[in-house]
Amino acid sequence: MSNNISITLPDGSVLNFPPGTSPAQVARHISPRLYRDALAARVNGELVDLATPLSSDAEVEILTFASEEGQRVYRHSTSHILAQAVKRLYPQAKFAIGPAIKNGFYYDFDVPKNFTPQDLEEIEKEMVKIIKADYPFVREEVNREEAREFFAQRGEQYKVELIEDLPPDAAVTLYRQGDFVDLCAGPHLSSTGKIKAIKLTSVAGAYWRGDERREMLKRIYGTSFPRQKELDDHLRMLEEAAARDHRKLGRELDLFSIHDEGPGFPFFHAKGMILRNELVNFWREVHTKWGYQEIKTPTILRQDLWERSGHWDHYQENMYFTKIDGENYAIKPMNCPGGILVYKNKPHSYRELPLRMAELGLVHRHELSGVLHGLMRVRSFTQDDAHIYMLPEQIKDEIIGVIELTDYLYRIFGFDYDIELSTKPEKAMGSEETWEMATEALREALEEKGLAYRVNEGDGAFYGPKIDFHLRDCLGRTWQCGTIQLDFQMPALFELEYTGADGEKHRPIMIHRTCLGSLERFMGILIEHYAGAFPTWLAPVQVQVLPITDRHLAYSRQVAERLQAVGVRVEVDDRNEKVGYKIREAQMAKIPYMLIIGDREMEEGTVSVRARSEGDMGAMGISSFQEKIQKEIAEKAFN
RNA sequence: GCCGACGUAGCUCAAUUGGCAGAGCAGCUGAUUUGUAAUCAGCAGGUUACCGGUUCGAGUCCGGUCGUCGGCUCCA
Repeated sequence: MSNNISITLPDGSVLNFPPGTSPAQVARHISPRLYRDALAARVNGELVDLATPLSSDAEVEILTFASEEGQRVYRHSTSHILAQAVKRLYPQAKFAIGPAIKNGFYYDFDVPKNFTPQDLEEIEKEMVKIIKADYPFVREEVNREEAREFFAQRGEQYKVELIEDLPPDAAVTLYRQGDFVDLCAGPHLSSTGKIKAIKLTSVAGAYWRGDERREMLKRIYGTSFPRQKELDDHLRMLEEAAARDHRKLGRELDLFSIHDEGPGFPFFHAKGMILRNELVNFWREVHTKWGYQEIKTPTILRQDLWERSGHWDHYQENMYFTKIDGENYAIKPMNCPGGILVYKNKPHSYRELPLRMAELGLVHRHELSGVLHGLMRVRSFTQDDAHIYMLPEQIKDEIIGVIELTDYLYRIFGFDYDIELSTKPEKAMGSEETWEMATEALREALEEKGLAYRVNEGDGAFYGPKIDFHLRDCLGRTWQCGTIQLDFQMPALFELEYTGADGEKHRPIMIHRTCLGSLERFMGILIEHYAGAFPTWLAPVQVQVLPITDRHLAYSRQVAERLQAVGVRVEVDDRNEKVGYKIREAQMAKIPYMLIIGDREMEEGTVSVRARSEGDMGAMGISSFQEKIQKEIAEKAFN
């Protein structure tokens, strides 16, 4: 059959169909199950509706909810259903945009009222009606002017603006479901009935096009899944995340607090400081091993330093200023200018390079009041900063060193991570060749380590390209922590030099890097990652000794002293309470080990061990327990 | 900063149309001497975030300030 078209599937197999066949029919041919699960298709790399007729040979991939694109189409169609429901209930509403986002979708409306949770329930009910009605999504390609006219007549000024901003050659398409029409590039599901489980999750204000000078719109967030169970699992995951909220756990576990007297300036309590100090000790140990020196630079420095570094021009609105003896000073928002003064304090030889100077630097940044969030977004925090001064030929090896160090640090906490490489932005300083060289060095380092990475074109800093580490916690959420930035700007601005083998002065290249990012934020991430149940090496209290009656108190104290003598953080619960009560409290404080001491233990010189995670482990000799816990701490074991 | 919701004891939350500010947990005191997730009883705990207004009367209604929470392009 010579007039048939060849359809190449992702596995490389080729099927022949008559022209005009749709991806839906292809799916039906492959399997009834795929046909049922199919949401949209990718034809020659482009996402299309399942009903799109195929006129010539093509590579076709059927998309289901298993793929990210499939999920996006599914959620995007759900957002149209949301819009239709809102249109029915609030006919005066004007429509902005309604995209799919990670884990869901939103739609922005211009309505005079505020949506309440009750309104969301009503809207959800209306959405269910629309789903039950199973309206087909109908695609319609229209003339640009017609489309403009169509939306202008209905007073949909946002849609008109969107059409006007479309590139001149772009096709304008409408999607219709029942009596509802929306401007949309698609693709969409075949009909509203494909949506099975929906939930509107929240409502918030959002500016039209994210521009605070434009109209404030009402945004409704929601999500949808092909099965009720998947929706339930997702909602359960959100609940789990809420239960792990570091702000809640920080209060319950007495780790830190934030007061009205200092919004964005966290207070660390005794237990929080233990966690923090353990982190710092570990960090120091690792950095010493990796050949870093540690320095400390002042918090307040003269304003002219910041004028020279470019912060005055580029970062002023985020900085705090003060006056000393009539002179202008600034509170540091970054550590680099101070660190550079240390480098400049004496001449350097090429033999000293690479010079790795680390600093746990306390920086202050004026963040907008509305973005403050527990320890995650604060106004003062400690960066685990380092600046590496080096020769051009050392770039790659130094980058590899930082990558290895960061990997080592993250693995200890059980974090997996993704890497992004950001390249030259539009507004950048420095020559094309330097950028080329620097970006290549970063790329080569990643390739040599065999690491997968995503490229973010044009997302680098204005002074150099960078590698970012996004770590992934146990709930699958990602956090940008580590970053490696190549900087040619500061060495030039501050006229940094070293003497080369040729006896001439040369300019070093600088790396600016952090691994944990901010100690405060990293602690917040750890609290949520472990749900407050820290591995023993980090736990503020590692062992709680629980005497059953006060006749066991003396022996309990002996046990505690013995453990304390070898550096174990131990407390004795000497309160006059039943052992069940003491266990409950220790368990809720998420203490890794409880040692229960009664007559039997006293007689036999043992302790009864109850582990936070495993429960009753029976009696063991004091020495065996001591060995066990010391080993666990030394190995920084998970438990 | 902007939009919205919220702010009652250390914590979690009550308090009818505006009508005497309450409970549980935590705390303190006493009794109880307890074996693997809460022993009993008593006591104390408040300028209802702050400032102003309306009212015979304000936790509640109005205005302002401060703070908290959610959100503020992941672009039809």
